[in-house]
Amino acid sequence: MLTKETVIQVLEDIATLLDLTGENPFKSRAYQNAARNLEKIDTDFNELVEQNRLSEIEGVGEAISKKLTELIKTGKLEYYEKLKASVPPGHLEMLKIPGLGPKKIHALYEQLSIKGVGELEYACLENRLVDLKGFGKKTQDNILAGIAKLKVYKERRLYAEVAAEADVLLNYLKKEKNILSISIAGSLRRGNETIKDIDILAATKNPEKLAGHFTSYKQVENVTASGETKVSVVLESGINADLRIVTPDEYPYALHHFTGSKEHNTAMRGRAKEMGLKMNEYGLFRGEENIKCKNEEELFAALKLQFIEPELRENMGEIQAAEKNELPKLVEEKDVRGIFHVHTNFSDGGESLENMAQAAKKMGLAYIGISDHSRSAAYAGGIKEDDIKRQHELIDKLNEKLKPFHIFKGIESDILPDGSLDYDEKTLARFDFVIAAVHSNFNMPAQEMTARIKNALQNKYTTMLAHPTGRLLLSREPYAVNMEEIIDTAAKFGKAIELNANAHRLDLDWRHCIYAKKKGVKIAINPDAHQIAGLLDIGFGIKIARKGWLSKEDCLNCMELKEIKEYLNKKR
DNA sequence: GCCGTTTTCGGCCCGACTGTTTTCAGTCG
Repeated sequence: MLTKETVIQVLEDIATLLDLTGENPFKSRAYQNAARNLEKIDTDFNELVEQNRLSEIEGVGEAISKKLTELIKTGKLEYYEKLKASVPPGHLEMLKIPGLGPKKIHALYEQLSIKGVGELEYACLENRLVDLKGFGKKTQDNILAGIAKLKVYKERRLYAEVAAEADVLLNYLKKEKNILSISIAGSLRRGNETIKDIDILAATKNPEKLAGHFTSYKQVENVTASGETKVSVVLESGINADLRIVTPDEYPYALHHFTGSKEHNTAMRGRAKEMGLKMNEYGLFRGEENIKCKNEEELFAALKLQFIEPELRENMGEIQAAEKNELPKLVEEKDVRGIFHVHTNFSDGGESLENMAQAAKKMGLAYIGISDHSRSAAYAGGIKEDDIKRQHELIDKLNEKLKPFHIFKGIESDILPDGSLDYDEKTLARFDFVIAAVHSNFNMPAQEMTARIKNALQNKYTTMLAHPTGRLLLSREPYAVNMEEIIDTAAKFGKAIELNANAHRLDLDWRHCIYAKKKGVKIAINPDAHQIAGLLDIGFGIKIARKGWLSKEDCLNCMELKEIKEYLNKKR
């Protein structure tokens, strides 16, 4: 039996493919709609299939119901296969170029037979888009710039994606019996937001055996290097994975070395040198003598430093702080008491309010802050004023039922182009908290955008600013904004800033977290969850918060329930 | 392709921006 997730994916794929074939756009939307509603249903999916009741789902009519049945019963869908065959595979990739949509891709195909990104780039360089109807010089330039970006993006992946794959690989490697120590290293261990490849370090009594065990991992597509100390492979997903093999004695030094960053290592070696020592991946040497360290803690201690957590190793002042014993105690997942910025099926969430609350409670949290989209966000099913009343009544009821767990009433209000919020004061006053966020007019000049956001921060009803730069990692650049000025303004008016924990955003950037902390701005680590699984994204947010030097005292949602209630009340 | 009803086909979310046009189509969130 196929999972619901797979089925939803097929529906979404069909929608995309229909767009690319130039079909009636409403047909494509019907498939999207069906996928979204399938996501939302509370009833058991398998039961519906078995009892032939699929068309009870909103948006699933005769045709889609029939297709779903075929897909589920046979594991295949002829319509889908045919559709896939009718669209050049390169067109899917072309969709990732900003400013290029299904219509333009179709036009390029019809007029220039362009089937993929490579051909498109060539056509641009030959100036062939300039005279094409509906295109022009600007469009051509934008497409070229988009392709350049795409190439950079392709080499890197989201932390979440790589971390999951690395975890499975690590667990597999651990089964080899001669291993004495093993760890993820590199940017993955440092918790960077995007990752190029998986670095693993191991100490073993039998390097050959371990290397063999690694290369026979079932996900290995090909082996690109195979030496005594380093084995490199490409996994089926396209990710490179390097295994470094060292002796047990070398392990602590090698772990530090291969964790990096390069900048941190350079600074550390400089420090060692100042102390008359030499440091490399094999040891820490005074003359010929290796200073024996059993682990990284001892290695830092030998250099008269506090232990520096991997996340901090970016040469952003961590060595100076460690020297003075002034490193912060970094926030941990267990410090989280509650979660803000959660969507429900009142707007574009896939789950009922009660289910989201129950899930948060089950995670051991003390509170959750519900914030659906405001009315201007029509694309996301922004909540109308009548629904606010209905939602608040529901929350009151659930608060009785679930106590002492508490649900806060919130809203994710669009920041309109002039910086005002989406409702009048009377409406805004009805919420426990207000998340202000930019969702439109991204292309303002930096000065205007900064003024717009500062304006929203000055609104007395604003509690926090969500995803402050609007970036989508590896797909959309941040909008132009002066983040220092924004943080200064937040500090001045006592507003919090979100660290959006969604793996695609991780926004506020950790580099700015450091500045925000310095300014005393509270950071809310928010999952921006649209379904229950999304609540777990909080873990990615914590990783980045740690990279941004944050302690639990810096994080809004590490406050106890009583404390956060007082905080939100005081702000009114 | 779905839905609702005006029971047989028309409407489906919408506003803004960009780069094309010279009034609009395509893209985006």
